[in-house]
Amino acid sequence: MDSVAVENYLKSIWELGPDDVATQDLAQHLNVAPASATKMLQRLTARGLVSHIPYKGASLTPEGQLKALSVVRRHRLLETFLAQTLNLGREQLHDEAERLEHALSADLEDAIATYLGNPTKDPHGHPIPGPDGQLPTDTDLLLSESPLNQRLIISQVPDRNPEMLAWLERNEIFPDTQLELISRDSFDGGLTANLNGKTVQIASSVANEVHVSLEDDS
Amino acid sequence: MDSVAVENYLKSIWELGPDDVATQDLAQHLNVAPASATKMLQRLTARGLVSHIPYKGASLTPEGQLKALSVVRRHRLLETFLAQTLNLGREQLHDEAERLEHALSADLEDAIATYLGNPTKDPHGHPIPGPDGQLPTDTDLLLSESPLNQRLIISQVPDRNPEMLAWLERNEIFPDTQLELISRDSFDGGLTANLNGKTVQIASSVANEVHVSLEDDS
DNA sequence: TAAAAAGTTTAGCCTTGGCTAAAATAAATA
DNA sequence: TATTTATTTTAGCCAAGGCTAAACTTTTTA
Repeated sequence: MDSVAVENYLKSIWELGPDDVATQDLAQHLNVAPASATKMLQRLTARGLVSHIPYKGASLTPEGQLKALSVVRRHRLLETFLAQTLNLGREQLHDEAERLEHALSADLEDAIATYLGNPTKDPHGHPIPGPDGQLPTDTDLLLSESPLNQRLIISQVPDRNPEMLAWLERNEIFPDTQLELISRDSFDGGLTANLNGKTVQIASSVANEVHVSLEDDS
Repeated sequence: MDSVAVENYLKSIWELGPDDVATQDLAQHLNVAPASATKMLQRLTARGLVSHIPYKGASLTPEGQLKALSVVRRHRLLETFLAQTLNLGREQLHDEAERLEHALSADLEDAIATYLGNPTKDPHGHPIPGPDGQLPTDTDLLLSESPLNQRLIISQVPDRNPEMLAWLERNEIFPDTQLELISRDSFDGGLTANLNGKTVQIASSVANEVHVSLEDDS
């Protein structure tokens, strides 16, 4: 069994990927000193989960990726399960899943997946990897790259950044919400959108983390 | 925050108590070498959670007891929650809760307790300590010490021993099951009982872990 | 009650996963 | 291109929790 620390490193590398991840970025993401990250990258490389080229960066091996996806699967199943049974705020949901994901056995993972009807998306719209790491192919595009004057449907919102989450909540932006882009600021990429009749300004940092689809897939 | 190991030591001392716990018993219960247990007992004593008298035994301080009961509360709430939502076997229930109990935040603990309506018993009939460690007083007695020829109601069954669990399951002995003792073997304490019309032999080891009540409290 | 057995603790070692400070390398700038 | 700056790694330290082997108590038994 992998330790909590190992699982967290693998997940972080996956989240920061798919390109090579810089030691500093990884360290920051995990809230540890860069030297600690280096040491762990070496250990993970020795175990065949990561390939780390000194001074260059690190990425997951196929085996490491599988393990990372397993953590992501557990996380997203837990978020979905907790959202469906208890009703917690979106931010709390994420934090709880973050803790519990490491303590979920394969059996319980199965039981939860079955209970939920083997969902392929979590409440934020993020795809849930299958038991063998399959990621449902998604045809989404980023809001920041979407065309103007066309009906868009939110398919995915970020779940990690508390301020962003609060902002989304305040503006009632969830998966399945409809919107239409009115204009794009050519300088910084900020957007103006029409959302349920209201006009909203969307910062480019947010637009880069929101996915939308053009066709109406529920 | 206490580590998983610390929480497990405290819980084990509580489970083996309330008398002084021997180093060996504790080590065996936790599946570690006796020397490891000694070392941890010293650390816990230094932290004021345990009082350990060398060569004599160890017990929880009030503070240690509070923490132990907090773990027990989380465990039993989780068992109840999982039993109610997913439906898992009784043994699996216990194992999963054993893992998850250490990753449950105070907030999620509250949310689950509220969702369940602040239960005072888990599915095995074990009392669930309150948020401040209050244990509901129970008026049960052990099946092994119960009178013959009287209507008894099972109030609590063990949850730890897999063989015992399987035996109980096979004989359909759950909390709230009714039974009546017919005879007691004066030599080894084995019992003969009437259970839903069927006559069952109950080993004394089992009878020592099953609680019953005389009056009909639901 | 003395010797043997059982139980407990100490001593010393190991791995994991952190840290800081210093050295090495890569990137940016003058 | 030479030098400053930023990033990364190495070296050496620490605490937690394990382990085994040896020493020390306590209990049992002859």
